[in-house]
Amino acid sequence: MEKLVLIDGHSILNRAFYGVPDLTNSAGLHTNAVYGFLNILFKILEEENPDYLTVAFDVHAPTFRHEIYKEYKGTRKPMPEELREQVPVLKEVLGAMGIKTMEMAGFEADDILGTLAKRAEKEGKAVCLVSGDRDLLQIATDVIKIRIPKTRGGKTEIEDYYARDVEEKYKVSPLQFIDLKALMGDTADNIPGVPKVGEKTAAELMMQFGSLDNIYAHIDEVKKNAIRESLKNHEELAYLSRTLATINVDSPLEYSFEDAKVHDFYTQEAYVALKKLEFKNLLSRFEKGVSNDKITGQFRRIEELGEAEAAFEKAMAHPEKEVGLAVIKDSGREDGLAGISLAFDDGICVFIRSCGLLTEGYLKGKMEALGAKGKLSCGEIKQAYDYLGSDGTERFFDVILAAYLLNPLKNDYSIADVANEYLGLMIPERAQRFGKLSNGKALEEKPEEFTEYACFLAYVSLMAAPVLRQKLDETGMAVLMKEIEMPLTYVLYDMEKEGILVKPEELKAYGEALTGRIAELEQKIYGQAGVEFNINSPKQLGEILFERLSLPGGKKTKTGYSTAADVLEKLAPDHQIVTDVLEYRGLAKLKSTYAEGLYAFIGKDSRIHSTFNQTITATGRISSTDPNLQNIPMRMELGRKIRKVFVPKEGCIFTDADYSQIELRILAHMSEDAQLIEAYRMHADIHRITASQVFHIPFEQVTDLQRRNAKAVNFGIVYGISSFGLSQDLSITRKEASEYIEQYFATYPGVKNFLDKSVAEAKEKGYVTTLFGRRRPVPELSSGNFMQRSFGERVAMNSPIQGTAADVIKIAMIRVHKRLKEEKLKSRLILQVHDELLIETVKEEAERVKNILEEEMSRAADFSVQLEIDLHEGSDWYEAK
DNA sequence: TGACTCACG
DNA sequence: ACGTACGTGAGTCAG
Repeated sequence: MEKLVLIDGHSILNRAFYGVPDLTNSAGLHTNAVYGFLNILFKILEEENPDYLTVAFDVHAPTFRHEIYKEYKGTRKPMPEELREQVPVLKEVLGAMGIKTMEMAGFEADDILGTLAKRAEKEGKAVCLVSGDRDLLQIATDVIKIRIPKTRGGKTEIEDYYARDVEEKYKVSPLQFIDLKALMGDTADNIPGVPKVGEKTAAELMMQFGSLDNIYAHIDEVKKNAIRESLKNHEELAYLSRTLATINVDSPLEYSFEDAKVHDFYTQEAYVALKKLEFKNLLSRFEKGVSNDKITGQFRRIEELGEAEAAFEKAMAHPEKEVGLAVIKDSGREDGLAGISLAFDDGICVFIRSCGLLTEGYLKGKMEALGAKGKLSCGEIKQAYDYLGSDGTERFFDVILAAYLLNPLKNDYSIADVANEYLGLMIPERAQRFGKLSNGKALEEKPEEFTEYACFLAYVSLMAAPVLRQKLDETGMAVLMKEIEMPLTYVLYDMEKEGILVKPEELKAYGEALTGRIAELEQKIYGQAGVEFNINSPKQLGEILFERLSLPGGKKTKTGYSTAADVLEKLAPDHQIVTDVLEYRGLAKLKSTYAEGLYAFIGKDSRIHSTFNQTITATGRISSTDPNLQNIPMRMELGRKIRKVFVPKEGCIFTDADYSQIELRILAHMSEDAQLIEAYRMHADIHRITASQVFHIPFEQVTDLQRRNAKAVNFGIVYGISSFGLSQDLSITRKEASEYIEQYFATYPGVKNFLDKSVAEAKEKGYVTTLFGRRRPVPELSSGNFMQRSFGERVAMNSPIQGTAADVIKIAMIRVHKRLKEEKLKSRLILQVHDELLIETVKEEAERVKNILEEEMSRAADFSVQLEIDLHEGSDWYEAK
């Protein structure tokens, strides 16, 4: 028997929307409902294996049944914006999968579904109808099965109803189900029903009378007075409800089962659509259907000297022609290199394997020659500099970096993504092909496939470069790319290679010094709690504090009690155990994250080589990982002491330079606020000046409290001020915070104007920009959700400032790096901490280094206020800061 | 793997 | 009425 699967589009989408937690892709599009829908769809397809498939939608234009209802009581609740925007997305995906969809003006999805189900039944087909609405139960028969998915605790369970199941559960036949609904109503489906008649009464009435008509034919036999009167008074409403509840199974639809025939859904188009939505785990279903029709290249593996020579010669023959490059590393090998891929503009791509005569040394030599004069395009080019030798960034292009600039909100960037987004090519992700295999193992086990993969990397790097350049041009980021981001790749590479020297023994001793006190506190806490427990577990700690010891403070998080520092600090004065927990926490953090954590990263050269990431942050800052050297303790004295183990090498000192309030100065420049600019021209304590101007008191009479408040307001402004945030920070009421903000804006009207303009611009264009053209999309601003929208507003206020500061220090880094090199100094830039640069300075070069830092940092940008630098020297990082 | 906490600018 | 400050990364717990 052939089988038709029918799906109630809106109702399943709706279920999915409320059942799946909020999801958005990196472009800010909400995707949770589409995701949930597809999961249900795939589950159904697997279980049913249908011959025909159709998804029905309501048309947005009012339908017949809506019209009737409107007369009764207003219109339906509008769909939330986050759901509405997903409807066309779903239709697009279904279209891409070649799935038949139907919608007809004047008919609800129910009517389409009912009609098609009955037609199929007549033709001798089995029907499976999927809906979130119990409404559809009325058309269940022996061959029409209604399936109702329910999401319980993340799992999707499906209830199945043939006619007999409806009878069993509701004690009425499917047709009687209509009358049942007419009596009891259905708020979800906007069926009013008869007042006072609920589920129970309706069922009793149907048991006794069998139909609505029969109830009214024998109305006096209804026993309960109240119910009888209500039925009498609302006869019209009862029949209206029946009309509303009745599904039209004989709609004049043009429909041919042939169009709905099931074929292969796993099309290239669908793959691209799902990729765009970033449904990574759904994509695996499509991988086997991957085809690379559009790829025009020829991919080959080279393992012989002669061929390799020819390939490199070809690359060098016309240095002005761009070459795609991929360096394939292999940590499993002693030389660390699996091979190198090159892609040429004639479409020929080669993977030159590191083997035999083609040693790592040989390849490196060839690559250095290529790097010295070739025009290269590559993904994550920083990782290739070990092989390219000198700094050729003015000739190089990094496609991953370009993709980041074009959309800095993504969590990760891959060549496969670039191929998809900018070339329309489908390339399986590396993990899809080789799982967790190392490059070396993958090459051994699947040489052909690995060759193809390796060539792809170079091929895509080459082909995508012009497309990305064009996009950068269009978005005004070409200069940013060329003048800042590309040159920075080499600066960061050098910084990573240099690393920073630490004293392993002292770091170890630091950690050990903490151990005693930690154990002491541990015992003390157990003693006060009266029981041993894991203090590191917020769950256990919360239960001990708020239940066992019944401290005030109650619930906060979704998993239990909040034990965050700001909560505990309020309790600390009255409860010794809380004080001890806070101290314990602080010490435990220092020991595990810093003492032990950093120790594990010390290399054979006694130096720590962190990685500086250039494609992580939404604002343009760089980030540091493995380990993170941008969050070494500073604010608390005990933690700050860790900085003593970071030292310059023999014959060197540290020179540390940081921008003084760079973000506030950028705010002054960007807002052109005369008063704020004037404040900076006074070269005095800016927070004190702010306090004096905002609170209208002479500079000398500003109290410490007033200064502290002004400082908090200054921070708040940069973060995208909100009265709530400020009140939290200062432990004052929202009202007081609002007053501060109001006074601030009255003092600096230009700032207010600037922030408003930023938000307005973001709303209009969908993104904000820095002074150097860097963009940050702000998709949250179009959200219907108040919280999200407010967040978008703060982002729109903060990003131009934070992003411009990031641009400025990047420029400074490039220039400092360049001067050290040009002036043949041996001192090296080794760290950047957002507004701070650290240089390992050869003692004899100390004065020159100070000058270079001072000059290049303060001249990195020409603003209407001075960029001031604080300079320090020292024999360790603690001293130099 | 996600939630929580906490270190930095 | 909604429930937050902006931007990161790492360690730990618990499911």
